[in-house]
Amino acid sequence: MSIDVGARLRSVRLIYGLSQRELARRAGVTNGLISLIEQNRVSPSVGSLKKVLDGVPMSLAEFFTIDVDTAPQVFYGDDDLVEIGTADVSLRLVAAQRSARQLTILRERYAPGSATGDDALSHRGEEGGVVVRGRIELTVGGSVRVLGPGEAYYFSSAIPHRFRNVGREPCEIISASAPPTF
Amino acid sequence: MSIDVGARLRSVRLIYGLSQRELARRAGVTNGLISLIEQNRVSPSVGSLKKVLDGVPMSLAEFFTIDVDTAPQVFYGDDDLVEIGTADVSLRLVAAQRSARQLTILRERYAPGSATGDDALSHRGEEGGVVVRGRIELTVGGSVRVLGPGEAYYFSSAIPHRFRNVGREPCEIISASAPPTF
DNA sequence: CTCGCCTGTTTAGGATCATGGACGAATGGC
DNA sequence: GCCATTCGTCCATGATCCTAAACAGGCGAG
Repeated sequence: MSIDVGARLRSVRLIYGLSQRELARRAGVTNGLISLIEQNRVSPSVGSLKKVLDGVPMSLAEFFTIDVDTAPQVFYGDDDLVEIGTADVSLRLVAAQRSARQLTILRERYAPGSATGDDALSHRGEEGGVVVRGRIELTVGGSVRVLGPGEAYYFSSAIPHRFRNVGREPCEIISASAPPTF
Repeated sequence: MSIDVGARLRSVRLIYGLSQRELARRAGVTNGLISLIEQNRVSPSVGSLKKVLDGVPMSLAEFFTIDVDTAPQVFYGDDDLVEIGTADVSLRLVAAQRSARQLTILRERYAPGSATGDDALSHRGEEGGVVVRGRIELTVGGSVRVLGPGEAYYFSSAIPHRFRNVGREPCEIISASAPPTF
C-alpha cells in the first residue's frame, strides 16, 4: 500500500474534531477498528471504510481525492495576504498559494452577538474572506480563532464552520465562495 | 454499501478490454477475486482494490470519482448527433447527453497511413470530434471502430486512445478537447 | 491523593476476505 | 467430431479483517 489510508483517516477525523470513539459511534463501528486503521495495522474493506466515512460524513471519492499532505492553510494574517495589484491599484490576494480557485463575492455584516446559527454549516465548495470592521470568531473543524480587521480566512466548505460576532460593535466581512450557494 | 463497487470495477475492466484473468494477472491477484468483487459477493479491502486498480492502471481517487452510471457513449453515428440549430442554421451537437462539457476546438488532418503514434495516448480531460473527410480508425480502450464522414466520437482522454488513417485519401476531423492540452 | 471519565492501544475469537483449484459453457482449429 | 483455449463462476481452506472487552495513560474534580 503506497497510499497511507491511516494518516488520511486520522487527518480527516482530527479536522472534524472527533475522538476515535465518537467517530466509531457515528459510523456504527468499534473504536478499536478506527485505531487499527489509523495505525495501518489493517487495510479496511471498502465497505468498512465507507461506513467510517459516512460518520463524518465524507464520500470515498473525496477521501481519496483530498490533498492531506499540503495541510491547507486556514487562517491568514495581515502579512499572509499577497499583493498582486499595482502602485495605483492595490490588490491583496487571499490564499494565493491555492490553485484552481473559482469564487464569487459577498459582503457580510454581523450584529454584536449574532452568528450563522447554533450548529456549524457544512456544504459543497470553498469559501474565504477578509474582515473589514469589528471582530469575528470563526470555527472551522476543530480550530477556533478570533479574526480582526485586515485578517482573513480560506477553507473547504465541507468542513463544519460557524461565524459568531463576539465583540460589541458590528462586524463586516468581504467574503467569496464557490460554487455559488446563493 | 450504497456504492456499487462491483459494477464500477466491471465497467473499468471492460473499458480497458481485459478479461478477469488478464486483469488478475496484471494486478497480482486471482481471477476468482475479481469475479467475487464484480458480483459484490465481497467488499474488497482497500489494499486489494488498490492492487487490482494498479493493474489497469487507475488510482483509487479516479475509481471512486469516475461517472460510471451515465454509461459514456463513445461512438456516435450520423443519427446520434443532436440537432440544436434552427431550420436555417443546422447545428448538430456531439454528446449532447453529457453534462459539464468544457471544450476547445481543433482541426486535424491525417495523411494516408499516418497515426497519432505507435502507442496509445492517455492524458487528463475529455475529447470529441467529427470526421469531415476520409476515414479514420479510432481505438479507445478495448474498442476499435472506423469512422467515416459525418460520424463522431467522444470519450475521456484518460482512456488510452489512438487515431490511424487506414484509408487511401487524407482524413480531416473537427475535434475538441478540454482542458486544453496544447 | 482517589475517583470518574476521557483518550488511544491491544488482544482473542468470530466473521469476512482472498486464494488455488475445479467446473461447465462457449469458441476456434484441425 | 475432438481437442485446446478462454471465459466467468463456484468451492474449501488459509489469511485477514472486525468486534468486544480489557488495558494503560492523561486530566480535572472533589
